[in-house]
Amino acid sequence: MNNSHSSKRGRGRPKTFDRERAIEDAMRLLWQRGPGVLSVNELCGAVGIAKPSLYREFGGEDGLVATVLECYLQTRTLPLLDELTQDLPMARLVNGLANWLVTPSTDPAGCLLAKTRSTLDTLGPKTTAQVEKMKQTQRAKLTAWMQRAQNNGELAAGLDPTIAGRFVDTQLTTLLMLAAQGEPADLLKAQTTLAFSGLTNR
Amino acid sequence: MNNSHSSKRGRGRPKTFDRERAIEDAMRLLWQRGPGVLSVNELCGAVGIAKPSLYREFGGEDGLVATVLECYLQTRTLPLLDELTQDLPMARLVNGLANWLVTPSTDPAGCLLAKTRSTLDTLGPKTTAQVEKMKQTQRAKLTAWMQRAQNNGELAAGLDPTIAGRFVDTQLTTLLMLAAQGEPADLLKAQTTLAFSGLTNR
DNA sequence: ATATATATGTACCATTTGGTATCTAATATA
DNA sequence: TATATTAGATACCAAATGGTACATATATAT
Repeated sequence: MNNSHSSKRGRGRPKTFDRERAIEDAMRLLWQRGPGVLSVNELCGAVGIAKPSLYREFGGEDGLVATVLECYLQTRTLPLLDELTQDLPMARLVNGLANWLVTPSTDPAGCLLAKTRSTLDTLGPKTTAQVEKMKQTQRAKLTAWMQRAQNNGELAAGLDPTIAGRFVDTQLTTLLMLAAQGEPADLLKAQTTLAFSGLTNR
Repeated sequence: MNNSHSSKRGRGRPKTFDRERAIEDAMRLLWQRGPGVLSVNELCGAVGIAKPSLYREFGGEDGLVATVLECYLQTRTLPLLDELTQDLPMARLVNGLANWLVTPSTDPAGCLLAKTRSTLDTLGPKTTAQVEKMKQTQRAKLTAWMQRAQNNGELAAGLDPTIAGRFVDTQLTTLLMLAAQGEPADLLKAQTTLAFSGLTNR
């Protein structure tokens, strides 16, 4: 509850465990390898924490993955969605997305949420709930975006914004997976353009 | 090499192991659960074969999965691709695909190839090679289809058939995954239409 | 009948898995 | 100084993993 910096120190041995640091490190590892593939043992070894620390802090693998996903949502998904769903001409945004997809980053490639979903059945209830929450959040944002696009007359005629939002959701995930597979930049850009070309009037 | 039906019986104890049957059963299981998630132990128990039989017949998990994938390619992927890539108006074919996607089947939902790819790193070299081969086969067929579509003037102007083929490949995979997740039929149809709408002239 | 050859399946192997009991180190309070 | 309290980490657990040795079953050949 209290770290070295917050409130006056309690009674026992002071904590050296850096929670934020552990979450960040675990996120990068899980992002690369995927939860359900990377074992708790391996993860603890790589992050440099003792297994009991993990269980004390996060309650187990399930709790850790759920915590990591929340961190991922806040620091990666939401910023990306906010960037993408501004009220600018859609062509501009799609182009921005395409460029973002091919821009090198210090982050691992691909989508942690997608990787988690692919092995969800081997993970715990907290993770499942967190995934569900993230799915809803993402869809809500994208649907709202499409709703505004419709109001601006940008959406193709007769297209339900809910359907369009769901479509963008899956396309986004697919594009992130393609990027993770190391597809060349020009192909990635072409796929992005093509994926969104059905949404707008031409 | 010789089963009960072929050539005169050899010397030792006659074989009761039904290879075709085992492959079919294993395919259904792997198709549902995904290779890399379903363990060898569990698989053998469910198929009703002894573990040493699996190792004798297929050389191990890797060999079995590769064999199963080949069976999947021949009996599911290729027929579907041949159905889809006929030289009919694309709108008709896309419509046919949408209907096929929502038609109940005795087969498990989703794409075995896609499930395999999602955990490829935990599988062996034979499986990896087989996946690569299937990927190439699929892309070649779809690219050729797009090539013919271009010749027929069906492809949107200025669209490279190779790019289009790759796009259809990923869209197909995505749609199969959506179907596997149990998305409702109308949403699935809408996604299909939307996914292919960027390819054709309107 | 006996020997040879092949197929099967039990029972085992070392290793790894997620998860803990418990012992020790380090602090605050009394 | 003594005690309570908390954190850390070694060393362990049962269960499951992929993989095999080997005894046994069932056939043909002599």
